[in-house]
Amino acid sequence: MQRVTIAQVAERAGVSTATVSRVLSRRGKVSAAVERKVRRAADDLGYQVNVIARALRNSRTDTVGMVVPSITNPFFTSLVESVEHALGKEGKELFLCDARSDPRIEARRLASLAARNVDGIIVSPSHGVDSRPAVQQTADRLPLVQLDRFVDGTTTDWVGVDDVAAMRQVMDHLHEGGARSAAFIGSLMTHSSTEQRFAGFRRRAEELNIEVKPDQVLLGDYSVEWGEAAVARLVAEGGLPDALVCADDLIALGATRACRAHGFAVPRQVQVTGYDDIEFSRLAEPALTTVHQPRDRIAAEAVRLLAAASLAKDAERGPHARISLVPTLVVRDSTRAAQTPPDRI
Amino acid sequence: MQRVTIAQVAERAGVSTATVSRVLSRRGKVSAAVERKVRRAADDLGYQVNVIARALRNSRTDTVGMVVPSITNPFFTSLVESVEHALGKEGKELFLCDARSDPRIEARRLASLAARNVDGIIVSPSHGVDSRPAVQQTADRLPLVQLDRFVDGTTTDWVGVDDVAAMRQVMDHLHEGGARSAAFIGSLMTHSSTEQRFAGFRRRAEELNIEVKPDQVLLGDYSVEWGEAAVARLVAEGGLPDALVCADDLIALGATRACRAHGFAVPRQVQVTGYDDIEFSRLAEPALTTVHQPRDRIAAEAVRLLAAASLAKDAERGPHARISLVPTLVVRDSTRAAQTPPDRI
DNA sequence: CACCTCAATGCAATCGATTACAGCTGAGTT
DNA sequence: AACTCAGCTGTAATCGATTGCATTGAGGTG
Repeated sequence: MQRVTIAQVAERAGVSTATVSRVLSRRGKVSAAVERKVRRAADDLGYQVNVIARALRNSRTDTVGMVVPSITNPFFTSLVESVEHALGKEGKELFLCDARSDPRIEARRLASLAARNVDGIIVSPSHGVDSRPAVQQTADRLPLVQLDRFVDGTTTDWVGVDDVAAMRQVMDHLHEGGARSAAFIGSLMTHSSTEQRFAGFRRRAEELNIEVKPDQVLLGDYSVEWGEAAVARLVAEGGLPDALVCADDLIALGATRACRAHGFAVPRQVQVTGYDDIEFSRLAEPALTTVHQPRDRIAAEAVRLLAAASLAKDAERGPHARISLVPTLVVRDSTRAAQTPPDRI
Repeated sequence: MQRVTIAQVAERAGVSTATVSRVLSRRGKVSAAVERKVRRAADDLGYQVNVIARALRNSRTDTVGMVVPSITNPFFTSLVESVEHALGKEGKELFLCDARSDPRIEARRLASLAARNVDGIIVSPSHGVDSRPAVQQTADRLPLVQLDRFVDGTTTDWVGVDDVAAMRQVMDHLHEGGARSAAFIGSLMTHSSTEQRFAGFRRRAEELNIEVKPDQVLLGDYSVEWGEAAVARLVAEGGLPDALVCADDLIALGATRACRAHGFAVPRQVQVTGYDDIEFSRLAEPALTTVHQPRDRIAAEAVRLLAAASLAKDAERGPHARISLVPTLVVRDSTRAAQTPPDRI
């Protein structure tokens, strides 16, 4: 269906295809008169470059691939939006793939993107270990940046937030609100995000003397359902601690809901925190206290790294960057505001 | 970076590129011995087809483009997921674009997809009128299916739900719950979805003798913020009717929240309904009564239509299909269950 | 006027896979 | 033994845009 080719434009303008190409891609010198003729002809015919042909010749597609674990997770969705926006400024397009949280599908997507000659890939890996072969292989062939999560033992650029610092803020806040015991509800430790967040949680809990019972660290997946199930389990096994620290907002929303369903008032009896600051965390009842990720900034950095990597080419694959941004705590109604300062020793 | 070419495989296997191509694409006869040699060589070298080169030659990319008005709207997100799944079964990939609700961006996306030789396009147009030129032009060049929304005056395939029938169910349900007056909160009438839903709303309201004050039809956009703003306006201008019928779930969630903020109990004092059945409608407090769209089915039909259109080619661009599926009402807590049957004349 | 310079333009190769057509081989036929 | 034919395999053209190199011609110089 792609009808008009450069040859037809050339014929109509009475010049060679080379000249047309030079005019249209603004490379090389062309006299003003000829340029006008060519543009005229191109407009008349409604010419549009064939991106495929150009890509074959240039081995550049001005397209970046992105693979996320789940396109239905609002956090990734808004990350995608930010990335697309950042790319738009550079005149690049985004090719988005959903890995459905399955490293095998993810591997297929990555291979497919590579085969399509995308200029670079942004991936938030589905699994901290099983995603390794595909991610590493892909990174060996073209510029790749990991976003948010990362795969253990890979050497690629990475952009994300400082989970440990974030959890420190969360724990301090809960502590000020009077929490003296807490549970952690996350996905599996094979997700770097849960792993890091848990590490930060545990460390600060110890420092603040907040009790964390071994069986109150519950690991499932990033979903509302798991948040609900986890709370049900806690309730069944002896009740809730002062605070539920969740590894993402979906879990926290489910947890909050389950708390109320089981008759626990949030935040009066249990405080709940999330992570990501998705739009719905604001709308929940009570509105969720959570950690806001600077998505636009993350996206911008990722795009910048990709661009840099594309330029450097194979030449000097310099050391890879690990950019970690500092997230901010967003306090809402699911936690208690600092009351009379809790007694400290 | 795409290193291994068919020529290298050919050399290694001691055959011509033609033979390699025949083996790898399973076309044409090749002796078993040669086939083995070729496969061996291909594996050894880690050969992978260059999709770009193939696309240039075949003018088929096994890729379908999809354009949605907003990737952060959970309804579209899950629609995308369904489409990707349906395409996966046919060995096709999805190229997703976000139009940011702007017909101009949408036009660029469509052009870009066409230039990339996608095999077909699935689009949920951003605007019922302004999207026309781009959509129609694109549809003239390649198979195109409109999803959910459609552009006035275009002749392309379309798949969606029967909004009028859905609103009929909604209104009947509200009426049984005792509603005798209602407001409608939608996006602009330039979105076919709002237009259709409003038409269904108005018609059934008349039939059931439900009062709809002229200034209680509020039009904004599909967002939580608008839902909140609309309710604020209603409250300021004289109070709420018995029911708030919203054109989508985002609006309804915002509306619900605003009702409570203004001290109106849902559903006791005001009933609220949404449309789409996004995941969060279940989680809201109270859980939202809404219209469930059969997303998988919609996606499957769209993919089927595209495939059919690709086959038919220019030859017999037969009449276009308009497939409308019947959605189902999902009753939750934001509306009252039918009580003592309301008095009927 | 012969010759040189340099900008503008054209020619043709190139990217990698596919495929129409031609050529080859060997088994089967007469 | 000559011939036919089917089945493989190779040669080369093709998809459309880009670009190194060659060519052209205008303008300048001695």
